[in-house]
Amino acid sequence: MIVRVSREKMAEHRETIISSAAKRFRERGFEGISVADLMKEAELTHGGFYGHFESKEELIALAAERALRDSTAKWEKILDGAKSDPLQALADTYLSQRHCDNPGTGCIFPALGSEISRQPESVRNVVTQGLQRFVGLLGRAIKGKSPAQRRRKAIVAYASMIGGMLLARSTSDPVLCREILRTVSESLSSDGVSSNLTAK
Amino acid sequence: MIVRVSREKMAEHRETIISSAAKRFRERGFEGISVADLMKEAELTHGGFYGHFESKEELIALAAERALRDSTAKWEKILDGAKSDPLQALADTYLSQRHCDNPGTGCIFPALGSEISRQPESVRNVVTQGLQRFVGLLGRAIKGKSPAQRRRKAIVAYASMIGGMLLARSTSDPVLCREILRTVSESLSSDGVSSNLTAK
DNA sequence: ATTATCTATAGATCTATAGATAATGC
DNA sequence: ATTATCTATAGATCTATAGATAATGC
Repeated sequence: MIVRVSREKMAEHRETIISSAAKRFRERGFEGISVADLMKEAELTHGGFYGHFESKEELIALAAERALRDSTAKWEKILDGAKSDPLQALADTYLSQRHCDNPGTGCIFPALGSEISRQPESVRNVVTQGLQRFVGLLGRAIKGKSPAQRRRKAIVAYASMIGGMLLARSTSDPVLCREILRTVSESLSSDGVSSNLTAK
Repeated sequence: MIVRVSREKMAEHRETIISSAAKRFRERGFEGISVADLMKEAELTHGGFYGHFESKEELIALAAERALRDSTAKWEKILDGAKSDPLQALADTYLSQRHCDNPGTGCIFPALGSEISRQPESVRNVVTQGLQRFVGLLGRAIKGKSPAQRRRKAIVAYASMIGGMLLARSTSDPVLCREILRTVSESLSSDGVSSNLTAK
């Protein structure tokens, strides 16, 4: 049965497709879920996809943007809600077992970074903007003499969190996985790396 | 024309296929090159593949192992050949524009990490072993009070290098790309983060 | 009348296998 | 006789499009 819906409902469908893609892509990779299966999740049929988007590539860019915006919102809440050490609060969440086990709702870089580097510029432009927002946010929450130094600290902290999560998810050894998450998290404590690490 | 070759030659073919896969997978992803195209590169035909390997998955594990072993050899040379600061010597090479532009011969984690986390355990076991070797190597080359602390420093340093390369390759902005590579590299200087960063 | 969705399919691509062929290695 | 490689193809899957349908919105 063919059912044409209102414009409002169509806009909802579009949002559903993008949200679903943002989650599934992070879980399975850009090539890990087909247009047909994404449409099935939205309870629509395959062919209808091309009324919403020009191509799968366009959806990839939109889904990446969605994932980045959702993460930005989460970060803002965490950084603003932190009592003493916003970076440590973020690191605790970012490097949690929960985040490790749930790539579909997590940071795009450990989930899709390797594939993003091979995407066309349309996708990498969106990602670049999101990355700049993250660095800006984090830089404002970090201690440091100058804005330039806070920015440098933010870049290094973010890189270590992403690399830590990537390694934790790559290993098949749960002990090593936990060791990596904990070690990187503790290295970001404002007490300084050595004091915090030697304390444990 | 069908040409059966000697056992020695067959072993060479096998090596060629694995080496080619180790490079192409890092360049294009595990799904970015087909069995047929890999065999074409080795100047063999598609069907012959299954005389060498049971499946593409088996080749993925072997190619990952190859990539990890090649990187281990490179790291050993760099760490052993360094005059004063082995970690900085490694970071200079790892976070170079050259490495950024050539994923096919570089570290497997920024090139394939997101996909590795979705691979079956056969692949992730191989990767885990390679990762443990890297951490061991790096820990021996790093300054620190105890072996445990050297290991922690090694994990954090490696995570930041991987995350830095992943971000550098994800951005479409060459200025941001260079900023990330330089900033993470300088953070690994043994002078300490702040002194080195404020000096520039 | 317009258009959001559906049905059906074209065309490309991919992994894996079956059976044939011809050179190796006993 | 054994076997490394080749030819040919089965079977699955994927993106994208063409044309039909029926509800919206003027």
